[in-house]
Amino acid sequence: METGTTIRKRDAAATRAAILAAARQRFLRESYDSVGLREIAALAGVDVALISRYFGGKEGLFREVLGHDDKRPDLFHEPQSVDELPDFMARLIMEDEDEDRHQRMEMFVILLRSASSPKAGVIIRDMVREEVLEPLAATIGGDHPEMRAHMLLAILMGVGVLRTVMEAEPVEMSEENGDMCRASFRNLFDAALKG
Amino acid sequence: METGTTIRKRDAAATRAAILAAARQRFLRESYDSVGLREIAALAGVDVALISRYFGGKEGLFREVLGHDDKRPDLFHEPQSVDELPDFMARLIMEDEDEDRHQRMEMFVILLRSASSPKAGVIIRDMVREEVLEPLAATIGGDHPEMRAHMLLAILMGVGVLRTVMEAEPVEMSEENGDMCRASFRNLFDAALKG
DNA sequence: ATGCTAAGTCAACACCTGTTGATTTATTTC
DNA sequence: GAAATAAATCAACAGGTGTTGACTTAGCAT
Repeated sequence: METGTTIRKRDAAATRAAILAAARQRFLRESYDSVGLREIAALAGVDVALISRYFGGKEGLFREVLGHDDKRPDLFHEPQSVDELPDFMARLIMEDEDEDRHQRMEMFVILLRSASSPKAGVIIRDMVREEVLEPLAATIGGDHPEMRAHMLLAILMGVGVLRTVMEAEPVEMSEENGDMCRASFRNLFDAALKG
Repeated sequence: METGTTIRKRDAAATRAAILAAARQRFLRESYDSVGLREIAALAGVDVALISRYFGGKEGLFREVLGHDDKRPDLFHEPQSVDELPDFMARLIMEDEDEDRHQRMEMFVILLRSASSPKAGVIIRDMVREEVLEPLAATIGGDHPEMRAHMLLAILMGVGVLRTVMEAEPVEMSEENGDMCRASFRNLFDAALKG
C-alpha cells in the first residue's frame, strides 16, 4: 500500500519526496477536494502534521505537485513548428512508453481532475493559460491562433477526460489498431489547425 | 441571492423544485464535493434537513439534478443521420439561444465538473456511456464507430472544459467570428467522422 | 558520551460535513 | 372552530477536515 515503505532514516528531503509522490498518486485518481491529507500521509508512511509543516498546507502541496514554482519544463515549451504539431499531439495521446510524454499526460489528468475545485481551480487556470494556451497559440500563428490553440487543447483534454475521468477507452490499442488510431488523431489535429 | 425567495406557502412540490434549481445552479459552478448541502439550502431559502428528507441525501439530490431517473430525453436520443452530426454538434457548441441546446450543454458542464468525485463519478460514467457514447456510436456506424464517437465526444467535452472549467473563451463570439468559428467546428467534426 | 539540533510524533483544536429525531407550525378536513 | 395531517424547523449527532503547538526521538558534532 505505502509508497515509501522502505524505512527512511530521518531524511527530510526523502520524506518530502515520499509525500510528494503519494500526493501525486492520489491527485491522479481523484479530485483535490476528495483527497484527504491523512490519506496522503498514510500512503507515504508519514504523520499528517508533516505535510502542513513541509508544504505549508494542502494548497501548497498541490501547487508543488503541479510543479508550478519548480523549474519543470513548460508543458509546451519545446520549439516546434506548426507542421510538427499534429504528429506531436497524436503521439502525446497514443504513446505512453516515452517517459516524458507519459508524465506530461499525467499532468493533464491531474489538472482535469481538480479543475472544478475552487481552491485548486485558480492555480490550474493560470497554469493552463501560461504554459499551454499561450505558447501553443504562439507556435501556431496565422489567422486565429487562439481559436486554433483552443481546438487543439480541447481535443487533447477531451480525450483525457474520456480516458481517465469517464474511464472509457476508444479502441483496443494493440496491433495495427494503434497505428490507425494515431493516424486518425493526426488527421483530426490537422483539421483543427487548417480547417 | 436566493432563488425561490418568493414566499412559498408550504408547497412540497414547489420547495422540491426550488431545492433542485438551487442545486443545479451550484453544481453548474463547482464540483460535487465542494458544494455543501447547507449552501444549496440557503440558496433555495430552505432548511438543510429538507434536502435529506426529500431526496434521501446528497447523492440522491445529485442524481435527480442529472435527471437520471426522470423521463428527460436522452442527451443524444434524437434520430439523426451521420451526415447531420457535424452541423448539429457545431451548433450545440456555438448557440446558446436555443433553450434545449442550452440545457443540454449545461448538463455536460455538470457532468464534467463532478466526474472526478468518487461518489458522483459512478453515476456520471454510467450516464455518459448509456446516453451519449452508445447512441452516438449507433448513429455513426461504419468502421470504428466507438472510436469516432469518442472523438466527437472528446471535442465536445474538451471545448466544454476549456469554456467553463478553464474559463477560457476561444474567440469573441460576436459578428462574423461566430460564423467562422462554427464553420471551423463543423469541419473539425467532419474530420473526426471521416478522417 | 554528551549536548544540540533537526525530524518526526502526538493530541487536540476549531470548523465543517451529511444526516436524523423530536418539535413546532401551517394548512386542510371534518 | 377543533382535530388531523402534511410541511418545515431546530438542535444535535457522529465523523471528518486541515492545521497548530507542545512534546519526543534520532543523528550528528564535538
